[in-house]
Amino acid sequence: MYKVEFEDLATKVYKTLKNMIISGELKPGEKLIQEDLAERLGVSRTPLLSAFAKLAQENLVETISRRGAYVKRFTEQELVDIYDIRIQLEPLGAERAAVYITTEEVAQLEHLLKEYDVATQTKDMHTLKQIDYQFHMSIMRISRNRLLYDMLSTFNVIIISNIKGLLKPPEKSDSEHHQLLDALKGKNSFEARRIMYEHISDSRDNLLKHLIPFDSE
Amino acid sequence: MYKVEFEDLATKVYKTLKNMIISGELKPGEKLIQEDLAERLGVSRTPLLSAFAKLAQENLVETISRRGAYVKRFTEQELVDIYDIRIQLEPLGAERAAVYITTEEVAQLEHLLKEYDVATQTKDMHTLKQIDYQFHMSIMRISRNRLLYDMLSTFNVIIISNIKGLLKPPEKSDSEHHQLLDALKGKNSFEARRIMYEHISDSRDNLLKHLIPFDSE
DNA sequence: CTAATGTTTTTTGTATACAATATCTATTGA
DNA sequence: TCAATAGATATTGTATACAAAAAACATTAG
Repeated sequence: MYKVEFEDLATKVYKTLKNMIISGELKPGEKLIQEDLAERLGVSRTPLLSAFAKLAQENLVETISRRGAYVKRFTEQELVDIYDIRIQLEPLGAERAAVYITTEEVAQLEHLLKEYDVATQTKDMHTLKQIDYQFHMSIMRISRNRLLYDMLSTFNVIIISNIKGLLKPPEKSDSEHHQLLDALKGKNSFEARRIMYEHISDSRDNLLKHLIPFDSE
Repeated sequence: MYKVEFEDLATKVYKTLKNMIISGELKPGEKLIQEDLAERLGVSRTPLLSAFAKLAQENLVETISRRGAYVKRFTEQELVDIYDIRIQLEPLGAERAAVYITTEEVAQLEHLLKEYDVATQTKDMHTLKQIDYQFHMSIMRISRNRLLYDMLSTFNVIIISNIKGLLKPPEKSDSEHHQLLDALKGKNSFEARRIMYEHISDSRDNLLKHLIPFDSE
C-alpha cells in the first residue's frame, strides 16, 4: 500500500540543521539567530522554534532562555564520557547486527567501505568522517534497536562536530572496519562485538592522550 | 554569586508533562489535544508545541503530523530493547557513582531506601515505582555523566509508564538496593557494577517471561 | 441497513504581531 | 581615557489569527 508521507516544516528544519552540524557548516559554539535562519531556510520562526526544541533536547544545541541558541560545544571530559557510553553500546549494536544482517545490508556496508578505502588514499578527512558516521549508523540500524540507533546518532554527531581531525590513522580504521564487516558477514556476533569494542576503545584512549593538545588545531 | 534563573514556559510545560507521564496521570496511547492542554496549563499553544517537540525527541511522546500527539506506547519488544541498553549502561553508572559518591549523597540514597522499605511493607505499588525511579536516577546523577543521566531518565520513564505492576517482588528489589548502597558506600566500583548488572538482568528476564500475559493487567 | 457523500466542527501547522529583554552604540561625567 | 548611563536596535518568548486538513456528524442512495 502506497502511503503519502507528509513531513511538517519543523521536522524538515530539524533535519536540515542536524545535517548542517554533521557536515560542519554549523560549528560548536556558533549562535543560531532565529530570524536569520528562518529567512535563510524560507520559513517563519514557528517551525524553527520546534526544530530548536528538538535539537536542544537531543543535546546538539543549547538554548539559553532569552539569550539564544548555540550549537553545543562539548568539553573534553564530556567527549570522554560519550566514549564511555559508546564503548558500552556500539558492541551491543554490532553483536545484534551480526544476527540480523541481510545480504543487501552487507552490500551497502561494502559499498561504504569502498568509499572509505578511496578517502583513506586521498586523505580526505571530511569524507572519512562522513563515511565513518554512515558506516557506524548503518550497523546500528541493522541492529534493529531503534533507541540504540537514535542515541548513537546523537553521539556520533557530537563527536564529528566537536573533534577536529581523526582519533586514529584512517588506514587503521579502514582495516578495523573491514574486519568488522567480515565478522558481520560471517554472522559472528562474538567477534563483531569484540572488534567494535577494540575499535572504539582505541579511539577513546587516543582522545585521552590528546586531551591537552587536541584543542590546538 | 546569586543568579536569577529564568525558565521559559516551554521548559515548564515540558517538565510538567513529563511528570504527568511519570506519575501515570498521562497514560501510553493517550491523545494530547493541544487546545485542551494549553487551556488546562494556562498557556497558549506556542510553548506547548515546543514542549511536545522536546517530548517527541525524547521518545516519550509520538507526534503524527496533522493528526496529533500521543503519549508513546511501547511494544514489549521495544521494552526488552530498552532493557538491553539499560543492562549496558546502568552498571557503568553504578561503577562511576562508587567513585564519586559523597557522604551527603549516601545520606540521600539512605533516605530514599527508608521510604522504599516502608512502601515495600505497605505494598504501595505506585510509590515503589516512583522511589525506584528516584533511586536509580540519583545513582546516575552521582555518576557525573550528564548524558548517561539524561538517557536513563528517558528509559526509566518509559518503563514506569508502560509496564504496569512490578517486574520482581519489591522485597527482592529492596534487598538489592541495599546491597548496592553498601557497595557505593564502600566505594567498591566492581561490586556496585556487578550488583546493578544482576539487578537489571533479573528484571529483563522477568519481562521476557511475562511477554505474553503481562498485557493482561 | 449499510455505504457513500456532503457538511460542520475540531484540530493542527504556520505566519504574524506585540511585548519584554538583551545587546550594541552613543553620550556624558570623572 | 575609562566607566557609567542613556538610547537605539536586535532578538527572544508568547499570544493570536488564519488556512488547511482531519474527524465527526448528518444526509442520501442503493
